[in-house]
Amino acid sequence: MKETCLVHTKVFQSALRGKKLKATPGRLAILDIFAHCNKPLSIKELKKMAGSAGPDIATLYRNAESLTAEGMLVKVNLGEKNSAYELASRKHHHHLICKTCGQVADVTISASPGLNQQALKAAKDFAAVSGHSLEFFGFCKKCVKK
Amino acid sequence: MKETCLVHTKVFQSALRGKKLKATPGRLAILDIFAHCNKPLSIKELKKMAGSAGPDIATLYRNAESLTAEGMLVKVNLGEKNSAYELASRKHHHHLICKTCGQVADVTISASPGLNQQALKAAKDFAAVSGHSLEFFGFCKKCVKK
DNA sequence: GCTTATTTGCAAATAATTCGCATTTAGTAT
DNA sequence: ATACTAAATGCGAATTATTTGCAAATAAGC
Repeated sequence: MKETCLVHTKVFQSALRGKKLKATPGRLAILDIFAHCNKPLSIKELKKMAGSAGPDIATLYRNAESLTAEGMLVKVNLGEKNSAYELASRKHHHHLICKTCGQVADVTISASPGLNQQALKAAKDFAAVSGHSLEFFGFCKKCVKK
Repeated sequence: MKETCLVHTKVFQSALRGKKLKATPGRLAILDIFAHCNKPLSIKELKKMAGSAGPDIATLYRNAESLTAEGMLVKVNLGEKNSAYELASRKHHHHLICKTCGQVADVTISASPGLNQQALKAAKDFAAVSGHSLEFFGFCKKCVKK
C-alpha cells in the first residue's frame, strides 16, 4: 500500500463514522490521495494514483459518489467530459484552468458568497439557490509563450 | 423536415459563410433548433428534436464542435455527464439549474464581467483569463414543495 | 455543369459510467 | 472474541457517451 499518513487516516475514519459511511479501505484510499494532492482529480486519475493494489474503478465511482453525497467531496467541473472531485473540507474556492495544458490553479473570489442571492433574485421560478460552480478558463504563463 | 424559419435560415447561411464553414443541412438544422429553443441542449436532445430525418448523431457531434470552434455555439456545463450547447449570439448570461427536475433558468449577474480580472489577479502562474463558466444550483418553486 | 475539399451517414471502435451478483468485511451486539 | 447484518468490494458484463474510418454525397467556386 502507498505511504498513507496515520494522522490523516485517523481523522478520516472518525469523519466517515460521523456520517453514515463505513471507514473502508476504498474510502480511506480516496481521502488519503486527496490529503496529499490539493487539486481536483478525475476517477481515472484517482485510479492511477491508487495504483494496481488500489480499489477497483467501480469502487472508486461508487465511493466518489457516496463521499460527495455525504459532503466530504465536491464534484468539480473543469470543462472536461469526465468529472473531477476534491476534498470538501477545503475553504470555498474556484479554479482557473489553462486551456492549453490543463493546469489548474485555485482562485478565491471575494464576491462569490453574494452571487447566490443575486441569482435567486434574477430567477422568479426558483425558490432557493444552494450553491454554484464557477470556473475560469485562460492561459498559464508557460503556455502563453507561443 | 421540421418547420424551419426561412428568415433564420438566411441569417445562419450568411453567418456560416462568414466563418470558414459550409452552410450544410446538418449545421442549419442545429442552428434552427436553437433559434426556436432558448435553452442549453445536449447532443441527445438535439438528436431528438431534429427527429429521425435529422442529421446523424455523429454529424451532430462534429457540427456542435465545429460551430463551437467558430464561436457560433458555446458549450455549457450543467453538471450532467453529457455536455450541452447553446447559441453564442445571445448576450452573456449564466444558468440556475434545479437539482430535482433539471429545469434551467437564465440568470444575469451584474458583477460577472469583473470576475475574470479578479481571477487573474489571484493566480500568479497565469497570463490571461479568457472566460468563465458560472452555473448555479438550487430548487425551483415546483420542486421545493416536497 | 465540373471540380474539389468538406461534410455526411453508417457501422465499428473507444471511452466513460453503471449494474448484477457472489463474496468479503466494518460496525455492532452478543 | 464471536456471531450477525447491512454495507462495501471486485469482477465482468451492460449501458451510455463520444469518436473514428471510409465511401458516397454535396456545397462553394470556377
